[in-house]
Amino acid sequence: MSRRPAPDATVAKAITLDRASPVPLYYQVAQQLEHSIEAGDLTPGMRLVNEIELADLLGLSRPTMRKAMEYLVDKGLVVRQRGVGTRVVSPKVRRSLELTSLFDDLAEAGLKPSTEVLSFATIPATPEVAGILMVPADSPVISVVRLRRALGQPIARLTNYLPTDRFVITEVGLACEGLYQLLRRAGVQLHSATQTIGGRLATPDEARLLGEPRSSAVLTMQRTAYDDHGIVVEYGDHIYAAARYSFQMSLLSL
Amino acid sequence: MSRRPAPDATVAKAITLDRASPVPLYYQVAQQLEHSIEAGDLTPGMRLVNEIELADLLGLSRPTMRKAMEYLVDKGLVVRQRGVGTRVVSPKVRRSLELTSLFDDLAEAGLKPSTEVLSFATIPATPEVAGILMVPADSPVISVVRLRRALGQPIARLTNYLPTDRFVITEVGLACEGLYQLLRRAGVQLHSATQTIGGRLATPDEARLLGEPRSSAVLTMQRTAYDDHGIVVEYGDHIYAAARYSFQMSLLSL
DNA sequence: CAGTGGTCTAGACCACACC
DNA sequence: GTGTGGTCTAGACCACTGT
Repeated sequence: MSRRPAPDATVAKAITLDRASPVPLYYQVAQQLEHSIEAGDLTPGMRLVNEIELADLLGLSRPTMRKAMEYLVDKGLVVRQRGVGTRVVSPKVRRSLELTSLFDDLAEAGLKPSTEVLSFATIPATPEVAGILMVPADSPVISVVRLRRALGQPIARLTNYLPTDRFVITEVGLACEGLYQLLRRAGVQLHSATQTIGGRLATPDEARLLGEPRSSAVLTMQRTAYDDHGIVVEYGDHIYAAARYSFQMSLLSL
Repeated sequence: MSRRPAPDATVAKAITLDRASPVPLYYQVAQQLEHSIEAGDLTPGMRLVNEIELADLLGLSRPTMRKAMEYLVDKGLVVRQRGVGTRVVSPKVRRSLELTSLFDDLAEAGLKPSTEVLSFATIPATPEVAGILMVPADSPVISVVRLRRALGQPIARLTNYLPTDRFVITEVGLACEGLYQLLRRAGVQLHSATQTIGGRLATPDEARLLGEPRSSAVLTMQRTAYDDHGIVVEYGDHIYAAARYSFQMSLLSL
């Protein structure tokens, strides 16, 4: 007889390990636990088996099991408390966390977005752009303006500036793929980005382009992306029709 | 003679360890490395001593040293590549990453913000608020409306709803402390939040309150915060004068 | 008190990048 | 090859929680 309530989940399904696989053991475990949680096999508030026993059951060492658990904690799927145990967070929280990934990408929403390249040119950098991209003033930079639509309606005008000497970007590539996919394919190791989200009244031109009334609000977003070497890879200056677009994101460990 | 270029940094300063301290060793190391990086003792692109040698120098085991390194990677301060080494990212990137923490908080910008509580009441939950807070309709909830100023000028109207049965919030507390500080002090374990940032034209009332022209744009932000148990702790519905406020944030590992 | 997660050690083998 | 980080093991002790 255990004096303390047994964990609510003996083990999620049965976790299978492939020691021949190149994918790390801790990751195999983490993924399968994650799927069990997403699938609802592990219900909210459930206490998981403690990590030592779990490691034992799976024939793993404790540090490996711990690393799997840490992965779940970092993803916000479980909460751990010393002396208490590991609990699954509520599905409501989990669903909200999934939003994080899309950010300014509505592809997932089933809105079948399309992107039209309005202009694509190599131009001399303005002082402002040169400063941000960290290139000499008037040196050539790629300038791309795209119009993004969802369900046929325009929702955003995306203006991007990229240095010319780091990789090759083609107009046709941009038409069918996202800019970031394209950069990754070109061998760029994206590291981080900073962005500023603001708002203002639309100019007449902008209102016309976005199909909005003359007096309407737009969201603005400026983003600078860096690669692993700290080099600026891309600068974007975008506007969104505020009436039909908003930014969603989630924050962890407040 | 080493055939390969020696790391550029022998060791940052000298790292001191206090094994009697309750603060974990890996954290002591990580913090001191972080400070050395911030201080510029470790310049961008510098290669750090490899983790094994570093562990040896400090009298630590390799896993402990690794954990310190992982902390720096998670913070975006260094980049590691198998077979290559650990490099410090450029200060430009680092500075941009520091912005993350403040988010909607301008206290740091030296704008000496002030907050005025416009109303503070316990009211029956509207259907919408009840749904978000996950409480029965018409059950009592705390409603707070605050006006936030920077340099005397109003920049935001913050409207918050909180359940009444979880903790005690007082009007005086809100006047001098932030809401989240107050919640933490009340023993709430904040876990995560989701937020939506949008924009629209200001209503006449809003324009007047924010000291903006009749036709002006506001940023809107709705945020729902959850605690460790998945319970909704707070729902906020805010507006910001777009002319004088914007949201800054940074993204890691794109 | 027993059970939990948090930290730490001292080894080992492997995959990968560069020379 | 040689050196790097990435993974894994099998132990150990401690701090905290709830009974």
